[in-house]
Amino acid sequence: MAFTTPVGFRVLPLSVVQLSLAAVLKCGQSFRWTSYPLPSSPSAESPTHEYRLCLKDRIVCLRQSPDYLFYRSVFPEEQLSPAQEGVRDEEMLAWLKDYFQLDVDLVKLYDQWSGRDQVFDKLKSRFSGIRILRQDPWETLVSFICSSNNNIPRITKMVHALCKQYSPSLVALPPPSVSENCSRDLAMYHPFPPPSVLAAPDVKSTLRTLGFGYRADYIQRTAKMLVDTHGSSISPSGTRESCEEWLTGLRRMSTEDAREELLKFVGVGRKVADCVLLMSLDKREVIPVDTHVHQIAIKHYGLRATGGSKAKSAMTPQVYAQVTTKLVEIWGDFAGWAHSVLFTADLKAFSSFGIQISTTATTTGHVDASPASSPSKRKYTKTQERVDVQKRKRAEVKEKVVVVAAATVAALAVLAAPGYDSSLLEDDNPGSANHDTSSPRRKRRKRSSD
DNA sequence: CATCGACCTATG
DNA sequence: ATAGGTCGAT
Repeated sequence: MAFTTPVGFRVLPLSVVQLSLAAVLKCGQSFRWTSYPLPSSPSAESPTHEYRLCLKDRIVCLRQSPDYLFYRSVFPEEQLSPAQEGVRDEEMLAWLKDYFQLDVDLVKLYDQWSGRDQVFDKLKSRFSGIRILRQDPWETLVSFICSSNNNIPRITKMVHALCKQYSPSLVALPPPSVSENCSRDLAMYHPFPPPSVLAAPDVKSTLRTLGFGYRADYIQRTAKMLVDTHGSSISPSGTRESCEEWLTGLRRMSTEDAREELLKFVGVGRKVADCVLLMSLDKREVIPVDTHVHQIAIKHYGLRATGGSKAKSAMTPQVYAQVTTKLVEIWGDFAGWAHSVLFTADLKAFSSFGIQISTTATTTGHVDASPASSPSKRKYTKTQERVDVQKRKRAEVKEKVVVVAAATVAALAVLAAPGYDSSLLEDDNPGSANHDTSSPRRKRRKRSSD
């Protein structure tokens, strides 16, 4: 059989090179998807995970195989006629097409970027299927206010805590692995709260309690500004507040005008504004420049490094402009999309992503995929593996690597193969590119008490 | 207008 | 010390 559709799911033909859920839903665009591992199947083609997202009125459930996307939606308790079910299926399909921007031919874009950029060309096979989501602007705005001086795991935790705190649970579902009847451990799903809810004065202190730090104030104040300026009434037809509609309306504005509006909010600087523009407001050429992207531009695209090479040079508006100008020049009008591929490739959590894993690990985790691997079957002993790991001297993701131990073995083989440019994914390697002899100039820090 | 320190918190 | 920064004061 070609494939099996999971019970209760609809199927959409879609290649994983057009969309990779495993990459896109975890690379720091959206922070609200939950993922569940599925029981391993005899077929290598079957989905390994289910992903779920809580919308305002339903839960979206997704699974993916190399050639198909499986989807279903779950609504709060209500029985529907088959006709209504059909309508909802159409709705769901429309939502998928919109959210994942499936009208955009990602393979064609990859080819274009490859032609213009050798660095990209080397990454494209490993990091395929990475595209920009078209997310809800309000949720995106709040999420990226949370992102300042922060990391993906913590941002994820914060956003989930916020939803749990300020939205009633829409529906409870059993995890996909257990049977539907077993109602022992149900997972609760909370929508993202509307602006009016987060505009309440006490939100400040509550979010601080939840570990938001100084971002708590930004969020409450931004919500209040939005509501005060553009209203919180619900239009008769929609389920969204008027200020949410206004925010979405920025899609029809020019990039510069929309950015100017976003920068009025507290906690929203250039970088956060650009994230919102790219990920929710259709501004595909926009590149959010953070310290990481800055480093990528210096290391791979010949941008002049200002200040010490290791010391994080200040992200001045000037530097920001240099980086975006350079990268847009290379990648063109979908530069923001290309940026997300490079950015994802540089994430430590993706250090073993896109490597062929030997699914038949029962015998001798032999590695097939690499044509460059030595003809004699090379075995990786524990010692050998440790040596290689030390050689790479790179921060490894702890849990992920354990889960895919077999993949790690394969990854090491690939890394050892000629033709793999290890510098592509290098982060700060003190020994490699940083022999800047200018004064290291340690900045004198005001020491806060302890 | 460019620069700089403070700001919450969790992890290497 | 840094993580996908921003704000307010020199």
